[in-house]
Amino acid sequence: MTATEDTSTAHQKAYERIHELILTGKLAPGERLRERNLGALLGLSRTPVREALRRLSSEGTVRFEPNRGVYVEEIDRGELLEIFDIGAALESRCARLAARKIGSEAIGVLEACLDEMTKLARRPGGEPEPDYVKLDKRFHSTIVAATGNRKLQALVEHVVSLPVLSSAFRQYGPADFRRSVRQHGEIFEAIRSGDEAWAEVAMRNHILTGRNAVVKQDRTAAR
Amino acid sequence: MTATEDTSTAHQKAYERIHELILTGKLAPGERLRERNLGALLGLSRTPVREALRRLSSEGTVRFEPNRGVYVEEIDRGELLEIFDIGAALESRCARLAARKIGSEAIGVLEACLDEMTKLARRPGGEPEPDYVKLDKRFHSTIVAATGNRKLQALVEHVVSLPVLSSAFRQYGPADFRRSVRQHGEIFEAIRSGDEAWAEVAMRNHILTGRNAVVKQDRTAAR
DNA sequence: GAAAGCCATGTTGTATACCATTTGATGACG
DNA sequence: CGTCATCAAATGGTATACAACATGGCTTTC
Repeated sequence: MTATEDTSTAHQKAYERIHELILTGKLAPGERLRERNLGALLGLSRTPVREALRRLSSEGTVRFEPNRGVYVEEIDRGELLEIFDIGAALESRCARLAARKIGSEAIGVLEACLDEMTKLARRPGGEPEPDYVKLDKRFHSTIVAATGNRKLQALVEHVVSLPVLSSAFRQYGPADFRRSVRQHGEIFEAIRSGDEAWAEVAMRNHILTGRNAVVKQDRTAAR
Repeated sequence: MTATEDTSTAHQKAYERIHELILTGKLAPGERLRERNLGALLGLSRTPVREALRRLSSEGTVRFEPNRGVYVEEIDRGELLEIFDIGAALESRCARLAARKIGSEAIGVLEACLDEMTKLARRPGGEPEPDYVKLDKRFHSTIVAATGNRKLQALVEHVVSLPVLSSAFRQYGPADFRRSVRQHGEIFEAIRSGDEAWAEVAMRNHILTGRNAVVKQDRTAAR
């Protein structure tokens, strides 16, 4: 994950928890976040909570209204699709660079992710979603980190961050998860074999598949 | 600029000042930033300083080492060029969207920027750099804001942020500034006339010109 | 009875105080 | 003479305290 990621500090914990609450929809778009409440909820003071909120704000997940509180940003469909396009552009670029520069340790991590994903997708019981989101994030983060470009890394973390992922995954069925695993496998193969062009298009293909899930969801909702 | 931008608050002031100190090289890459020092320097307490640093950290300008302080991120040449490529991808996309969606107020702002830039570039005395950086930033921010996509906006602010710009501008000569102004003029025309394709390539052209300045700088330094 | 102003309450913004960790210096011991 | 342990000073991390601002309800006045 990111270099700034260390679970030992309070603001880090705050960041992760709040992020997760927003991601899972427990904190709904538009909802006001009270610093004291969050602090009490997490067993922390306002200070680390505020720092976490500032970071989330900088990532566009949350919005500070001066003297009037912090609100969860609401994302409209158009923006969401736009974000997927940007993500496709950035991550495919990352995949290309990763194919060139990745080291053996990172390859190991990717392989481990793949294994777990495969197990999850094979498991008959319905909803692997929460765990799958985590694995997916680790897989992609590893690739991005392998580029060795901190700025690029920071960027992708920001795009991919929030409800974006869950929006896509939310109505994945078992078949969709299996397809997702297969695509991750392709990306892995491409990167491991150092085939830059393949890695790039495999990643783009993967992300635009996710985008399509959102589009379909849109149509379904419109009925 | 961003919606979070209001000069009245302390952390905002801290953010702008520190950002500027880094941009102008008064705080050098790799240098350690002591929160108490900065607070004293700006006449503020550590709290808003820390919030500003968190934001800068999230933007990749600065790096928190747990319990060991905050350091100005150093950027190597390769990363810098990579950043320009990303910037070209994102901003050209912005320009395309802006050509589709921009309103008359934003057009007015762009026009005003252009006027001032023209004046600056025409002025005989050598170094318009600091002012030009500000105008440049306003011009680009306005375009990005015109897309109406907050996430995209947050992203671009992050890429373009700091030394990136000044690295390019630092050794601009008068002719380079005039060319830059002309390119801004082209972008403006393209957006105002709603020509999406033109806006996109005009922007890409503009940014890759900046990238080239860095490349040349690199060669010069290598001699 | 309605509108406008004022006060009580809660919440954000900032400052300060306290605790934990790092770090460099000093000195004891091998 | 060098190395390691210990301790003190400095600094980051967190909690708390205080000030500024916003908001909703109540009273007062027309």
